[in-house]
Amino acid sequence: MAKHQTDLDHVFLALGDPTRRAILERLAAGPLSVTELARPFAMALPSFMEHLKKLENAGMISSDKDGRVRTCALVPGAFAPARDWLAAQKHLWEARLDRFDAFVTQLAKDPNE
Amino acid sequence: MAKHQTDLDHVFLALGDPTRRAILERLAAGPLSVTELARPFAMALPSFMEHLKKLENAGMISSDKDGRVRTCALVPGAFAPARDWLAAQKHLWEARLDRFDAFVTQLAKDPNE
DNA sequence: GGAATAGTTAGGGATATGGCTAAACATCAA
DNA sequence: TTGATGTTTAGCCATATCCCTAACTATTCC
Repeated sequence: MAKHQTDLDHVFLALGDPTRRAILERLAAGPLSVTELARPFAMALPSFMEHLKKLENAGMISSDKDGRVRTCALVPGAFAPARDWLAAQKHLWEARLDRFDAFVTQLAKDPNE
Repeated sequence: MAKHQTDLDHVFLALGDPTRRAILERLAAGPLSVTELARPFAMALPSFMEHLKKLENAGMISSDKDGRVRTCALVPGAFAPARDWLAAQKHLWEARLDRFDAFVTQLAKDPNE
């Protein structure tokens, strides 16, 4: 299996689970403790913690323990790698459309070629 | 495990693998047959086909068989679900920053509150 | 101190993922 | 019609994922 997972892999894989996306959505409103974060989810805490671990591993959330309470927060720029890759992809696609357009224009100008 | 995978799940999970991202990058330049698509990858064809199947399943590529050749193409708007979710997330985050800003401004105006 | 609260560790189970080889089709070309 | 070409099917293996319960540790509060 994939031995060298890049940041991008981790980020996209982290986003590929509805629980984790919901966690991120919740954290967008502000930091929360693990228990508060977990409250809406019908899931045992250890399972929930695994999701947090993956998000932290992907660099998308940070967490800090104070006393017995661990507080989680969204990392600014958490989505940048994903957005950047998608933007690059969009450019590739548009470049291709431009080439196609140029090709069609050329054809119209010079139908016998 | 997740029984009801949404489109978003499929799209993000599809993007979470470097082989599949490379396939998409390659297809951005134009449609290709399976064998041509596969050429740069050091992987047995059946393994490669699994990746194609996942991309098609996620609605990101389409394919058509003519004779013995299957040609794959990027689906226009393949990335829309991913980009939309990320954009929504960005708005949430900015709304939160705005609230924080308003709070700080209020504090500065009325320090005793 | 003793009880409640917040997380963590350990271990297990079902299914999914990402890879392989070998063999089967299907079609085109000579 | 025979052989080469382009997939496709079948079946297997190792590891990862996502979920669970039970038991443990560390704090805080009365």
